[in-house]
Amino acid sequence: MTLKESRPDAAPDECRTLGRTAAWLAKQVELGLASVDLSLPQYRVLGFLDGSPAVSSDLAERLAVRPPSVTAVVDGLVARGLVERRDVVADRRQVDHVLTRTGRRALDDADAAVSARLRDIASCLGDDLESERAFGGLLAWRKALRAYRLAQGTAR
Amino acid sequence: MTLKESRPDAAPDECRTLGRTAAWLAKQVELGLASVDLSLPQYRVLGFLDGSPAVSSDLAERLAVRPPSVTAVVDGLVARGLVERRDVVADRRQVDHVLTRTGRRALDDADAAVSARLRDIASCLGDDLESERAFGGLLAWRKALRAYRLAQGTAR
DNA sequence: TATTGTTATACTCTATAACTATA
DNA sequence: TATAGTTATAGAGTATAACAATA
Repeated sequence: MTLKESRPDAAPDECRTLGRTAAWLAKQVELGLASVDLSLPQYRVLGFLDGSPAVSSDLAERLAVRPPSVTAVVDGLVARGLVERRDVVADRRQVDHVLTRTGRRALDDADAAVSARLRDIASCLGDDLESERAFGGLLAWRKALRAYRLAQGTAR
Repeated sequence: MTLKESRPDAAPDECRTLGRTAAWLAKQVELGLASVDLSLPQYRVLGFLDGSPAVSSDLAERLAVRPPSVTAVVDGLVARGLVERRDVVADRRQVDHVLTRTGRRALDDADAAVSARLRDIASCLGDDLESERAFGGLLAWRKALRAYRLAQGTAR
C-alpha cells in the first residue's frame, strides 16, 4: 500500500516510528475533546480527580508538570465550575482539589466524545478483529502505564 | 484474548474511559520528545515531511490546525535548521517545506527517544505477550488512522 | 529553614481577523 | 475576485525564578 509497507525488511522500521502513531492519536483525542470544549491537559486533570480529590503537588507529579502549570490549568477549570479548591486543615499550605457535579458531567461527556471518535477511527479498519486489536492494545497501555507509575513511585 | 473474557460486565466501563489512556500515553510521548528538545506538534510536522515535501495547506490539513499555526510551528523548525522553506515555481503563492539533513537526524533521534520510552513503559507489563498486545494495538491504530484519513479525503 | 503553592514573566501552540502577494 | 500564506493579536499551557504563607 505505502512505500514502507512494500519493503521486505520493514518490520524494524514499523516499530521505530510507532511513537508517531501515538502522536497522531493524541491529536485525534484533542479533536474529540474540542467538541466538549476541553483541552488535553484539562481532560487529564479531570480524569485524575475522578475517584478522589488531590492536592496540588499530587496533581503536578501525576500530570508530569511543574507546580505553576497546575495552578494555570486548574484556574480555568475552577472558573468554569468543574473543579473546586478546598483548604486542607491538617496542613494549611496545601490546597485540595475536588471534582464538582458539573465537573463529573463534563468528564463523562468528554469520555463519550473521545470514545466516539476512537470508535469512528477504528471502524475504518473494516475488520472487527483488527478493531478489537486496537482497543485491546489501548487496554494494555493503560495497564502498562499503571505499572510504570507504580515502578517509578517505588524507585523514587 | 478478547476484551470481554476477563470480566463479563467490565467492558463498557473499560471502553468508556479508554480516551484517558490515549491522553496519558500522549504525555509520555511528550516526555520522550523533551529529551530531544522537540514538541509534539514539531514531531508531527517532521514525521509528515518524512518521505516527501509538502506545501503549507497540506500541512495545515494533515496537522488539523489553521494556517497561522503552521507558520508558527515551522518558524521554530526553520530557525533550528530542521526544515527548509522553498518557493513553488508553478504557483508562487505557495510555499514548499522540505526536511533538511539535520531535520532527518532530529526525527530519527525523536523516533528513537519515544520508542525507548514506550518500550520502557511496556516492559512494566512483565508479560511479553501483553507487551506485544500493546505494540500490536498501536500498529492497528496506525492502520486505522490511515484508513480514516483516506475516508475523510474521499468524503470531502 | 524547608516546603507548598502562587505570582511574575516568557516562550510555544493555538485561534481569528486583517493583510500581502499571486492567480 | 479568489486563494495561499503571513502578520497582528489574544488566550491557554508550559517553564523558571522569585515570593508568601505555613510547617
